[in-house]
Amino acid sequence: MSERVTIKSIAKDLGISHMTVSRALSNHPNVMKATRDAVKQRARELGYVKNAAASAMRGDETQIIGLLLPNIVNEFYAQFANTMALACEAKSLQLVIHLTGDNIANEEKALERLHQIQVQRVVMVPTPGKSEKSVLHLRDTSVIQLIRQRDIGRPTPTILVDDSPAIRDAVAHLAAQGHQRIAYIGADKELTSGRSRLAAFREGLKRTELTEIPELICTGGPSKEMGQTHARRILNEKRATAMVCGGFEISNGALGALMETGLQPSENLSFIGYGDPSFYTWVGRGISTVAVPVEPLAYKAVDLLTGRADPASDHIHRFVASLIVR
Amino acid sequence: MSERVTIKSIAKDLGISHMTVSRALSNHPNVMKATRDAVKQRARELGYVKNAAASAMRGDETQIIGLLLPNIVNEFYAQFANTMALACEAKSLQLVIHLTGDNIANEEKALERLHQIQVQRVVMVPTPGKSEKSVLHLRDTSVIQLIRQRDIGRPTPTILVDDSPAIRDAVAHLAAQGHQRIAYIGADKELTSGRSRLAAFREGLKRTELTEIPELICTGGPSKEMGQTHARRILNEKRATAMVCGGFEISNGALGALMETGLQPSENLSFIGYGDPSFYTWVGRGISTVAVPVEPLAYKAVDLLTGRADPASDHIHRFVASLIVR
DNA sequence: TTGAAAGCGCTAACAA
DNA sequence: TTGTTAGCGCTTTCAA
Repeated sequence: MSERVTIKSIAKDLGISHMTVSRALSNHPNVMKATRDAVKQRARELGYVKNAAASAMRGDETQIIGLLLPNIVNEFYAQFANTMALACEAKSLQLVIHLTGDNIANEEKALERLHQIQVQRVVMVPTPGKSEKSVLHLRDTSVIQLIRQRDIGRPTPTILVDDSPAIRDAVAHLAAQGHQRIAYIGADKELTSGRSRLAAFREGLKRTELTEIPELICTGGPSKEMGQTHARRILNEKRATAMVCGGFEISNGALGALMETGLQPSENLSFIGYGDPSFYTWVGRGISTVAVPVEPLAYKAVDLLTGRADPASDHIHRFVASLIVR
Repeated sequence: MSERVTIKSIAKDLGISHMTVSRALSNHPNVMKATRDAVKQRARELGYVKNAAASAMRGDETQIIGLLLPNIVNEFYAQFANTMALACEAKSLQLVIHLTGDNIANEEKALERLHQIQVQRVVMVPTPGKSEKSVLHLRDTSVIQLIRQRDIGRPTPTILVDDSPAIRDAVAHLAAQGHQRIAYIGADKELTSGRSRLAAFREGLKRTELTEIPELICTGGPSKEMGQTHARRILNEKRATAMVCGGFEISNGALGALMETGLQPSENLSFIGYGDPSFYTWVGRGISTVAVPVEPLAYKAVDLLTGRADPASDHIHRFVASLIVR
C-alpha cells in the first residue's frame, strides 16, 4: 500500500521546502513559474490530493452538507435527495445522508456524527418530538428545515408545503362526487404538518357541510406501515367510501392496502394520495393526489444552502401543493 | 456563536491538563474515578464532541463510507442506498453518497472528493468507460463493486446479479406465448452487465429457435431516457410484439414510453422489465419482470463493508435474478 | 522568491 | 495518577 502523498513528501522528493509546495499548489503569486510548474507536475504524477482533515483542523470550511430524511425509498424524499445530491456534485460539496426513520433517537445520533465532522449546513426533516441534544449539536451549524418545523432554539429558514387548499379541494371534490363518509389518515399533532393537514381536512368537511366522523379520522406517527394498517382497517369496516391521505409515507402505505384488495382504487374506495410519485399516473386509471412540487422545494433548499438566499433568516418558504384529479 | 469545545477548553475550565481530559473521555484506566466523572460531567454539560478531523489527522479510521450510484430515484438504487444507510446508522458510519449519472467524469470527481476526506471504503456501481484517475483515487481505499465490474488495477470483491437464466426464461416465456418479434433494450458492450444480458437474450432466442432481428436489438448507455427513446421508436414502428429490458433505468424509461400510449402493457406489447420496484405489481395487471433481490445484495455489501467477509478478496458474489410473470 | 515556526485537536510515548 | 512533548498535514505570519 503506497504512502500517503503530502506536501511534505512532494517537497522532499523535489528537494525544496514544503511551504513552496503549498504555495505552488494554491497558486500563490510568489513562486517562480518554473518551480510552480515542477511542483504541479510532480503532484499530479504522485496523485496528490489535499488532506481535508488538515484543512478542517485549520478551520477551513468542510464543504460537507448533512441531509436528514425519514428514508429515501419514498419517491418524494428520493427525488429531493437526488436533486440535492446533483446540486452538491455541481458545487463540489460532500453530501452526507442520514436516515432517521422519523425517530428522534436516530436524529440525535445522526446530528452528533455530523457535529463531529464539523458539518457546514444541515437540511433536515425534523422528526416528531423535542430534543435537547439535537439543539446542542446544531448550535454551530446552519440549518434548513423541511416539510415540518421544530423549535431548535433559534430561527431557521424553513421550507414548507402549503397543502391546505389542496386538501380542502380534495374533500370538496369527493363531496361533489356524492361521498359522505370520507376517511382521513395523517400524521398526529406532534408535527406541524400533521396539525395543519388535519385542520385543512376538517375545514374541507365544514365547507361542504359534511359531518366529521371521528372513527374515520386516523392520526399517528407518519409511516408506511401506519398508513397501511389504518387503510386496511377502514377497507375492512367498509364504513368509508373515500379516503384522503396526509403524508408521503402514509399515502404509499394506504395505497398498498388498497391495491392488495385486488380492486381498482376508484371501485372500492375513492382514494386521494399525498405526493406524486411517477407511478401514480400508471396505477389503475391514475391515482388522484395532493401533488407537492418536489423539484422547486429541492432547488430552494440548494439556493438557501449555497447562500443565494440568506440562511440566517427565519423565513418560511411555502410551496403550494395542488390537487391532481385523475 | 459559541466557541468550540475541545479537550483543552475543558481542561482549562477544570484546571487540569488536557491529557487527563483525553484519558478520562476515552476511559483510559489510569484516571482517578473522581476525576473521570468530573470530566465526563463537564464535557456533557458543555456539549463536547470529539473532532473527527483531528482523529483523522492522527491516522485513525474516518468511519466514512462512500457510495457511488447512478442515481437514487430508481427504486432499485434507492432501496439499496436505504438499506446501506440504515446499516451505516447501526454501525455509526457516515454514508457519503455521490451520484454519477453513469458518467465517468462525475465518478472521477466523486472519488477525488472521497479521497480527500480519507474515505474508508467505497461501494460503487462503476460507470461505463475506463479511468486512470479513478484507479488512482481508489489506491488506498477498499472497494466493493456493484452490478458491474471494472478493472481498477487490483482485485476487488464484486456483487453481481446472475440474470442470464431469468433473461433466457423471459424470452422462452414470450416465445411460448407465440411472440416471434421480441425487442431488446439494454446497456451496451462497455459494461460487463450489458454484455452478459445481451448474450443471455440472444441465447434465449437461439434456444427457442427464434431468429434474431437486428433492428429490434437496441443497446447504448443505460439511462431512463435511452429506454424511453428506444421503446417509443419500437412502439411507433410496430415491428415488435414483445420487449425485454436489460437494465433498471432502461426498464422504467421503456415502461414510461409504453404507458404514454394509454394502453395496458399487455395489449400493445408484452413487456418484461428489469428490477422489481414495488409499483410493478400495481400497474395494469402487473408488470412482468426480471426481479433482482435488492435486499440480499445490500446486506452482502454491508457484510463486506463491516468485515464479516474479507474485503481484500476478489470474490464475486452472485445473486440470482428470477423471472416474475404477472 | 523561499524557508522556518507555530498552531488547529487529538493521543502515544515519555517524564514526573 | 497526572503532566509535558511531539507530530499527524496544512497555511498564516514572520524572517531571510
